[in-house]
Amino acid sequence: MNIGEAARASGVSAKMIRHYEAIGLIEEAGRTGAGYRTYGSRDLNTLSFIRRSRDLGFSITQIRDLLALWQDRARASAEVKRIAEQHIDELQAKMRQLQEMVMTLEHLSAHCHGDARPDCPILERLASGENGHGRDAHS
Amino acid sequence: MNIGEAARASGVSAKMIRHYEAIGLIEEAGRTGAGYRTYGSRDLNTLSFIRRSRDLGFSITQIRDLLALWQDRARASAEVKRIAEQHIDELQAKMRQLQEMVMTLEHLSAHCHGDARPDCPILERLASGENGHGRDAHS
DNA sequence: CTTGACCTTGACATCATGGGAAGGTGCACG
DNA sequence: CGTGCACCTTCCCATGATGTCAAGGTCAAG
Repeated sequence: MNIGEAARASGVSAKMIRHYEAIGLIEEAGRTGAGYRTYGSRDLNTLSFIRRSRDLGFSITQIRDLLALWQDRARASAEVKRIAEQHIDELQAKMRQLQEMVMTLEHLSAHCHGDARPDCPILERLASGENGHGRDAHS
Repeated sequence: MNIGEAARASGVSAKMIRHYEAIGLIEEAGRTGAGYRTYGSRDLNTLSFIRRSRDLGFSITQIRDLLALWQDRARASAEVKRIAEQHIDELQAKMRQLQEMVMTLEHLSAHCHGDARPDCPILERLASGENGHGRDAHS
């Protein structure tokens, strides 16, 4: 099948399929006489694997490792688990950062009357750097 | 003062100060005869405002709006509050996405024995697309 | 005058993705 | 056979926020 169909079937855009090929994440696709890329069911499986990995927030680098492990029948699951757990830690760290921001903002927002008057604790906090809830927003 | 000192005082790197000037987020700085940018206390306040906004995760576009409101003495605090609340919503949406990913990954990871054996539910899930905890990772 | 710290601009990298232009291909319909 | 449309190709540029590096100018102290 052509790249467009492969894109529809896998959920990875044609643009990204070409990109993944260019950066060596996937093998070079076969070509028709006219130069069109062709994909088979194995390629589709790989593309779907990549898309699911992306949906779980894995980076290209991590996906590269996961793909290698996937294709290595003798892999140790410990390595896969290690990658996943490291990724979980990264995601949770991000969540904590966002949570800090949200808490600060919610506090500020709650104290802003939000009407036509110009005085506003949100701007005051941004201007002065004083804390709105007793902690700095970034560690 | 020169850009390096302004960077140290405001917590915004010299690189970013130039960048913010280039994209029109801040006014063009004054220059010495030799072409060095010069900054005063007003500029420092602006830079610090920007850095605090970035620390709270506001985008450049949002900061542009916040700066305009900050410099408008007749602003209505409602507008500031609106921007802040919209930003809170965005942050929370991101957190929810991350949380979905984490839950899926934790479930998969818990069922992966993580030893030298090759069978691994994490890879199986990535390969097959079957759900590991009853919900899809992406809406 | 030299040295080192600082400044200047500019180009390129990251990360994952999208947009668009310019031109070739494949197929179906008339 | 011809025309048109959908599809493919490559290449360049953009995003957002930041960093790195390079080549060169400037300033102040020794």
